[in-house]
Amino acid sequence: MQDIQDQGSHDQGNEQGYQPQAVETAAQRYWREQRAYEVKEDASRPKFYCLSMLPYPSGALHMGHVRNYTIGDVISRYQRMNGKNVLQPMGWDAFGLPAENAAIKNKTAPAKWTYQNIEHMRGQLQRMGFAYDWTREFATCRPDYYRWEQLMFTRLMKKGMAYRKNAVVNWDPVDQTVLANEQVVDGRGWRSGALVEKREIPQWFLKITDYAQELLDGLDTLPGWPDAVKTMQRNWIGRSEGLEIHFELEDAAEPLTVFTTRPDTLLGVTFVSIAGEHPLALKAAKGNAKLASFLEELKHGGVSEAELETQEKRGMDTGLCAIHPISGEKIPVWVANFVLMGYGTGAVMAVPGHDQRDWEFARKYSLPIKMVVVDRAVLDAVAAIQHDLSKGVGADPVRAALGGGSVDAYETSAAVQLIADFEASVQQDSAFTERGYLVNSGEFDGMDYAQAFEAMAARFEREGTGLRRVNWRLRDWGVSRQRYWGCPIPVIYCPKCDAVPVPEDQLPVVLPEDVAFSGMQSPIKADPEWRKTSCPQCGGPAERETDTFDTFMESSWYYARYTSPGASDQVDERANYWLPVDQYIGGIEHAILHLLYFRFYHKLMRDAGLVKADEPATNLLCQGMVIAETFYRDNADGSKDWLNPADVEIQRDEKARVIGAVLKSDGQPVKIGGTEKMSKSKNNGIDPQAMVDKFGADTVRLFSMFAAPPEQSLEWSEAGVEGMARFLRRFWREVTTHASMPDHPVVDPSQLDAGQKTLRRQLHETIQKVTDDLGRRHSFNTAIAALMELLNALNKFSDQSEQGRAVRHEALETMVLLLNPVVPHVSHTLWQVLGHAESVLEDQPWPQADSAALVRDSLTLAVQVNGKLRATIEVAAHASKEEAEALARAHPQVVAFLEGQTVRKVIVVPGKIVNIVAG
RNA sequence: GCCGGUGUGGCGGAAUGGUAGACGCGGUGGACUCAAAAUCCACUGGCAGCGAUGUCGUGUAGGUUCGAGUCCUAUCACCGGUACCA
Repeated sequence: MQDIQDQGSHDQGNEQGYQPQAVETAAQRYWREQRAYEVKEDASRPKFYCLSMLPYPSGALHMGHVRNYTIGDVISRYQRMNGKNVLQPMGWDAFGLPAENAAIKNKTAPAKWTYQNIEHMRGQLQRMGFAYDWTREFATCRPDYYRWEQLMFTRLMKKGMAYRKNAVVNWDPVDQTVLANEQVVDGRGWRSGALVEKREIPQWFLKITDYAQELLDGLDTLPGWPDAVKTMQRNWIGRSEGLEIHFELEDAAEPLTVFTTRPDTLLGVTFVSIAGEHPLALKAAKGNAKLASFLEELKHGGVSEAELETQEKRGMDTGLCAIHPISGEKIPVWVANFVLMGYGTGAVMAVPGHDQRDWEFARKYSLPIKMVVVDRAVLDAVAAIQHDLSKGVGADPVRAALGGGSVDAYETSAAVQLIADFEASVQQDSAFTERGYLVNSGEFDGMDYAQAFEAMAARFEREGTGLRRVNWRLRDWGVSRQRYWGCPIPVIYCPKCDAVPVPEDQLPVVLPEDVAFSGMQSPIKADPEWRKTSCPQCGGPAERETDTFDTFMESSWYYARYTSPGASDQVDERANYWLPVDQYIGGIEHAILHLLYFRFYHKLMRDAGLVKADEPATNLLCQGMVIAETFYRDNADGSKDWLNPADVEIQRDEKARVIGAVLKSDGQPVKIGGTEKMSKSKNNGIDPQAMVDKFGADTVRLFSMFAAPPEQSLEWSEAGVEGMARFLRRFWREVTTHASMPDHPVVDPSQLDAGQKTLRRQLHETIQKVTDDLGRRHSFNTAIAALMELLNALNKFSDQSEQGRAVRHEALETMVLLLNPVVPHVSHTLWQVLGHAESVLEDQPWPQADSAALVRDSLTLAVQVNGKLRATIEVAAHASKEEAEALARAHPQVVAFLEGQTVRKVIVVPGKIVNIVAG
């Protein structure tokens, strides 16, 4: 207590408190002058490429960026302190829809708006103190970036990997424009309010399906990727093995082809469903006004899968008849709104007995439901009946059994009931969708799934009416967008030569940036002159493609360009030094699309001979969202007025429970709307800039890393941020106070007393934990908690003897290094306070735990009786199981609980627990 | 709809099958101060009890295990993705 007061008065006398702004400005200036984070290839050191997903320059940094980039920076600085040659770059994903929206709103050109945002956000990133090599920065909207993407596309065209076909888009009939799925709200255009229609237009595709198998198999080579991401990608790629089966049509030469993964249910087919855009549907509609108007209705609404899959299932009979390939029965062909032309063949065989969606459709339209698959118990019942029946019984064993006079009544009544119940369930309750055993299927009766699959496949292949096929859920990547603010697709259309890639010496095809943009139509589409050109092949008059690339194109290869600034191809040999990325960090929302295109594009570059690795990134960390409380007041018209959390004060009852909130400015109550993702619409965004101005970058970084594990959502709390500021001030005071004490000798482990030994053990345990948490587990929050515990221990450690000061010095110096990845500005400054010359701290080696300091004399064991904790005992560190058990059974608390009971078993887990099972 | 994830005190979270609630926030009481801020000290899951302690407790319902927040089955709620938001 005395010491603490002494320290307090000492601190006041010195008045050298923690001043974040000054500390951060000075450290950042030093790093800039030293060019501390600029890197070169160096074959003598292990490399570490740490990459955070590049930001879209939306205007200002948001908390999601701060979190993402702090994680990357912590890992980068940690790896460099562990001797790696670390590359950490940053750039701008600068093409995209928001620039067009902002252009309409603010009447500025998308380019100008984008460049202004980049300027502003670069300053904000620099203010956070991230250790980026800024010499490698680029914006993807610059021709010197996208020309390489155009070059790759022309290479892919020549290889046949890029091709053109019709594809469906959302069409706004009022604005006469294509809408993104995001711009379709409840089936209507977000600006016009018009009912959206589906429309087919020609578009460019990349054959990602050619790589489906490799993209699937590659997942098994990525132990450093989260299982959730790999599972989602696996399901997205969706490999399925099945049969393609031809159904002859009554009035057509060409058969109708369907794909099924359940050929075992084939005899249960009672109709065939086709998509509204299927050629057969269109043909049938010609003489059928009712069907034609139904097909017209199906065109309403958007094209997103979520919308299509949740809409009411509807259909109509086309009047066409298909012939069942085995039974020869006539079955109707229906148009159904849940069958999509883009998947498989645009036609599916319907098995209402064994597919729930078909079942619901059949019930709705009174189509027959057949049971052809049953579980084991039912199969056995069927077999028993068949065994009991005399020869000559009809094909339907159930009906035969019910009518069969020669059946043993006792033996079969239960079996008959079982079969009847099962059939009734399939008819009345729901489809039986599990794999089982075939019945009512003639020659296939009694087979299981695998046997039936094989038998069917063999039969169709023999007859030439079907074949085994692997089908993929994955579809080719449509890269065309009918928008202005994107990379022009480098294609020229010639009336004679068709689509011709722009020759390499004519690249880049530059997007004009100084344009008037109204929002309705792309300026390069509106301009009749821009597209005019000549054919590279025949020299005749020709026109340029006016569509631009999907912005996922830019973000699919940027990581490679960082390795090769100024290269005279897409990348050069430097890429093979740095790639693959050792740690990739970004939001979980990118688990499928971006991360799949990223892997795909890498393989395209590999196959073009540009890079050697098979996968672009070996480790992936997906961070959660940043969320915050929302507050609002109801307006008279029923709408809500959203209030920013920074302007609101929380009210609590005497038990600290939240009971309400008031607006700071008027003291009047506001409503609490729940915790949600920070967004403009809910006005619950916390401006990182304001936080940095108020608390400093280190405090903001510390809070982002401490408040939640990186994969989970992080709730912003200003009180929590204040807690982090408090920790840094306490640490600062601990270090400056110690530094003002007299000199001390080095630690002599043989001279330490019990208290000094304990503190030193805590220090080395902390080194172990922080190293494991940062390096292996990426559990930043617990690493910081461990350092807080160490500071609490140091705070209580009032020993001012020579060895006491020596141990404290070791602890503080180590803490400065352990904290450096998270709060590099504070560490930079305190390192000097502890007597070192100013330096780049990442060049200091990472602290190593001293195993001798970790040795304990005794341990605390938990003692349970029947699995419930009843006592704790102190045992020698190397006590045997018997000694631990004896000690546990002697404990008075345990004796009391065991009274009158027999001990049946004792489980001793050394160092952990003794569990006495009694009864 | 489908795929993936999450659910623990008043709040954020910890617990890598072995003492549930580390660490931080908030709260209560106290010290310092003319006062406030800052700082420091003590306590802080619910219930019962002066206390020792007991008892309940990790979304819900079951199960596996000597032992389950953790593994399994079912179920509910919320979040992310769903191919043109990035």
